Amino acid sequence: MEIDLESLKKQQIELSKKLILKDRINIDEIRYIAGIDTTFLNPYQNPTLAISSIVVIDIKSFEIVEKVLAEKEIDFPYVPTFLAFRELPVILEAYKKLEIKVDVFILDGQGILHPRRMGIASHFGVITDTVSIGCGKTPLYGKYQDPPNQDLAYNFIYDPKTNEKIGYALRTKKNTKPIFISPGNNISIENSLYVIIKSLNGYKLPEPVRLAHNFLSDYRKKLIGG
DNA sequence: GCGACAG
DNA sequence: ATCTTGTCGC
Repeated sequence: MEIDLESLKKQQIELSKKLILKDRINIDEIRYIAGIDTTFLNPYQNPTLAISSIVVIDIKSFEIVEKVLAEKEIDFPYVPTFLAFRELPVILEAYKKLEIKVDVFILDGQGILHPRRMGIASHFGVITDTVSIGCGKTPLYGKYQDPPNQDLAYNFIYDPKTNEKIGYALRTKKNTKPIFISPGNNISIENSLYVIIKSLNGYKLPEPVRLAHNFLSDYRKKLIGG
């Protein structure tokens, strides 16, 4: 499939004008937090089957309150800074199936830590008009220094063009690599970090994202087996 | 021009 | 992103 990247860039720039980096909800009223993850049957092949899961937990107990899954044939390759155009179609299918009212969505990927402020978490948050946060496992954009090797150490990440603060490198556990946190939409930079820290449950990744990933792994095995 | 580049 | 065993270190 051929792609007009310049046209997609313009779309991202237009969407970025709708970004809101202020808190839509009171941080203490957050109860249901969702993790979103996507897998591909054959990531090296286009088109291929994509599967997305959303797992919602009650932050007071870390218990699962809802989990949904969706499948969709995807014909868009992985291109850095254009991830949303590959994964969002399946994610939105899963999103439609949700019945519970989610307070915050955490996406596996960046929010505004992106050259046009439109990582997949921001793209999702603008399209659905929800509160969203980006949580990447490796960096994509921005300048930062590695946080010290201790639990919950973090440093700001800066936009190299403007020197604005646009996110955090957060070491969630000692002796693990940092993760990369930024607002998706409708939340401030500071509270993005706060929510992620509140979502940790002893593992490197926030619990909703970790559960969404595990859910996909289990489903994938069943799919292959029979 | 070169390197870097979420999943 | 997927697949997989072993190995090292807190």
